Amino acid sequence: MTSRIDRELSPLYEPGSIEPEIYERWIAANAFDAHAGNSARIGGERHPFTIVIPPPNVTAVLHMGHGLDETVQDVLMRWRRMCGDEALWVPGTDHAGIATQNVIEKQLAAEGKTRFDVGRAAFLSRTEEFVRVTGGTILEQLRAIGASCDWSRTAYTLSPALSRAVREAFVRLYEKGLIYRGHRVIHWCSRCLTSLSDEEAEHEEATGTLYHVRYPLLGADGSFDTAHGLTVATTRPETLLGDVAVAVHPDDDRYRHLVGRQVLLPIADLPIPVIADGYTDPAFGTGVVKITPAHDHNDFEVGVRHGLPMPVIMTGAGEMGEEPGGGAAPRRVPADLAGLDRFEARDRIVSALDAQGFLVRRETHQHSVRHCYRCHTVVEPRLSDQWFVKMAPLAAPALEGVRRGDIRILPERHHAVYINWMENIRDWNISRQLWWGHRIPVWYCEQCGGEPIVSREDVSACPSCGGLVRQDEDVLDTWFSSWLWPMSTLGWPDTNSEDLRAFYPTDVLVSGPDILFFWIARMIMSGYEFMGERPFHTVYLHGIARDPSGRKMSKSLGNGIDPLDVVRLFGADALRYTVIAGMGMGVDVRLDPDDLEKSFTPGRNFATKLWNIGRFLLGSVGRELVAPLGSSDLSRLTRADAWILDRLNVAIAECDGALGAARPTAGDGGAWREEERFAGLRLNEYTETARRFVWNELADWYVETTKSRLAPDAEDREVARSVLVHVFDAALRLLHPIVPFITESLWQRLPVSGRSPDAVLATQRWPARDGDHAEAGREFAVVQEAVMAIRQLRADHALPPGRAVEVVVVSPNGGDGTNTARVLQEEDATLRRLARASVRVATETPREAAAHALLAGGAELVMPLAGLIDLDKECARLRQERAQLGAQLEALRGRLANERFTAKAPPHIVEVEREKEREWSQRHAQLTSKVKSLCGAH
RNA sequence: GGGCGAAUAGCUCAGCUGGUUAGAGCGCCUGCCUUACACGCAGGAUGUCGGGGGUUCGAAUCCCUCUUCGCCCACCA
Repeated sequence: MTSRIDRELSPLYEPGSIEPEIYERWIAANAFDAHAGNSARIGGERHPFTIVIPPPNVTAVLHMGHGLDETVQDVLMRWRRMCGDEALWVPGTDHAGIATQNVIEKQLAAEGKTRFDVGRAAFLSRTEEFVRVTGGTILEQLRAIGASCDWSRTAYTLSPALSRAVREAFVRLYEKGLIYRGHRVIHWCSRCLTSLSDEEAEHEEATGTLYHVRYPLLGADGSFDTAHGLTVATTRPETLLGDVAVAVHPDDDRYRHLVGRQVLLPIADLPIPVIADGYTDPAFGTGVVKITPAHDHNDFEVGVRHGLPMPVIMTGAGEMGEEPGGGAAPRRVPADLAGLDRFEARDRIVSALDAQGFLVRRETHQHSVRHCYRCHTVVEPRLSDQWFVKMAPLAAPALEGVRRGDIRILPERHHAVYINWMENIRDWNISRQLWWGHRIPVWYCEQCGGEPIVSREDVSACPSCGGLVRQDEDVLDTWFSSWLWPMSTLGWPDTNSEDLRAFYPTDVLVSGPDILFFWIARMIMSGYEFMGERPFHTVYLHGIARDPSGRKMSKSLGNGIDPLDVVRLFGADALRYTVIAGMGMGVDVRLDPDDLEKSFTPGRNFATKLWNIGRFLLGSVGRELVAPLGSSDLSRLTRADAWILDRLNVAIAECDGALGAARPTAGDGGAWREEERFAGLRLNEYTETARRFVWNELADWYVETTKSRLAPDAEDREVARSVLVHVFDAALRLLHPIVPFITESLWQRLPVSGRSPDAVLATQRWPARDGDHAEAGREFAVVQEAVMAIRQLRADHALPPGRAVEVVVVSPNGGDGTNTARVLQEEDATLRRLARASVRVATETPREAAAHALLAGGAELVMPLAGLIDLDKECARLRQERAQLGAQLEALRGRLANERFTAKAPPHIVEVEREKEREWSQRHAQLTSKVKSLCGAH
């Protein structure tokens, strides 16, 4: 029998040979398909449980960040699916405007071309083709780690359906006055040639130079004197070409008399006014600020307040130059600087200032500089026309929803971060000067030049004059489509959509904390705005993948891990187990890309162990179907049987506790109660409990004690088979969300009756506690204690492992521990098996016991017996133990006698201490009598 | 500049509302190829719970403070 199993199941788990086949089996069984009709929200009988995947970029390939993210989601999905929910995991990808456009532009660059060379239409069809052919690779890769997505609902942010949602959202917000065209300074990436939102312009600490530049005071006659004037401090001297004023604080006595006078702008050779504005900080630098309204956010505000001109002195590509058609303003950019890159121009201008005596000094300066989040180019503040979403009205309900507990954010610390951001929210620049994305649904009439036409449908002629129209050239921020994701993937704006009614609001949003503001906060706003309801009730923010030195794993650093390498080497389950076991709430996961073996040892070892437990069990249980446990006579259960059933109950309860509530107990629309708000989803705890049960309890103890009962001729074989199969079946269910492949593979082979041939573990029921075996289970704990004590003695005395010994348990007065004695005698077989020891309970005095053992046992037993029960040593030990316990007991009694303690400690604690006192004094009495009987003769 | 978090065994981390002797994995030491598993089994060692103060009958856990790291936000010319 064993040999047959050996042929089928190799001793070393070989994931590569079973995983793809098992995934196919799940697909064939439609295990991941969700049916709207089953949702209780539209008359079905199951709770819906929905997760929408954070859509990876359509051009992305799987990296460890996805590995973490999708594993967490899959664990939750599989858990809820087994709990009987109508579980829907919506997969999909994001068209990722800038990122994807960059990929194609790089291709073009390799051919020596730019997007402008090929033109918009050709560029778009090329990008579409690229996405069609290589896009969605990542979704294929997700199958390799076991993701149980409903692939029939795969979504894409640039699909016709989702594009419709985007237009609907845009038009509605426009009609409500929440989308507007703004002329102001925005973040500009001179490499991507587009504006960016505040979130897309990332801060980064940098050491720069603060240049002090003298602007000479102009006399009434146009003369100027470099020795007199104002000194401004700037980190971006190239922008001085765009200066239209210098500002001082209105209360600054040093400069008050100069307000209203003019200074000479060096290089450009222009007179500019000295103005007073409260924005200036007299304590910083020289207390004088140059005002460049078109290239600085603050200066823009100052410019607006003072009605100043706002010349743009840089091209979109970051080269010095004035905007074509920039008006009648004087030329500001000298010919020798025109066309120079801004950083080159900076050097040239600094040299020129120095040469002409305008540069007073330079000092190093620590400040933070914004960079493009896609290409890392230094962002240039730049005046331009953009579309904005007015955020305050959208933020209000999103703020309130989280405050009220409609939505909880885990771990708790992110809750405050969210609130803080929302309270200080700023308007969102949503237009991008890109080609790849949702074209802004706004048309302008070439003829009558009336109001912009904002429309859900394409517009071909001006509705008022019938003239030619031209669509806005820009596209929308990628996040303007993904912020609709939980609704749009379910059918919105069609509010009659069955999916929308069945599955919205969704349940848990799983993500890294890096996109809390980019995406999550905005989904919450759009959910309340467009659906009038939260998009999900839980935000679970996990840690990120880091290398051993704590650096975030990234492609550019080259310290990433390809999850598919891990799958190839150790299997998807090893990957998943390792990641989930290390997934403390919000804690980063550290892995070593240079030592995958070491990094994934926990998962690999566990998978192999589980495999071997299964291999042994299937081999020894045999093929014959096992009757369900309930039908066999419960009274025939051994102590070990009862114990493992009890441990199973405990494990189930602990796993349930660690995972927590799937949804607010208040039900649909209800808020989280305070006490449940930050509880649950402790995946590492769930994993550890399941591991402990199957490894340390089932394998280490139960399987070991049960081996003899599984012999073909053992009379107790049927009961043992039943219990073993029952318990292992439950263990596989408990572990399935974490290690789905190996559990499915083993479960398929379990010889249980009444199973349909196409059944899969993925859709079986999550185990529930059953019966109460605690009492009988406690008796087995006595056996365990004895086994462990004997093993320790054996190790202490260096007895050869094969040597059987007899242990005399002295119970002289026949009173103490009679139950223990009975249990040990009845469990003789267990003790022989696990400790290679037979136990004789002696009721005579220790000396008599020793003598009898010597007489009866012969030479073989003398040595071990004398070694095992060393009367002198034992006596000393007992005396010491009694003394220690006596001292502890004394302290405890002192505490209990203390009035402050009994008055102030909570009653249940006092009760615990009283119980402890009773127990300890009992033990003390026992020890005293043991010491007396054992050492009395000495 | 504002906010938040972390510091527990050699390493990575658990330790949830204060309550018996602070745990796990990996690593280490000893002995075992015991007919499922050496990716294993049995036994073992290792902690001033970052420093200092405080609250309490009792503190890894609560408060204050210092030190060291990390993260987020920011209109630091």
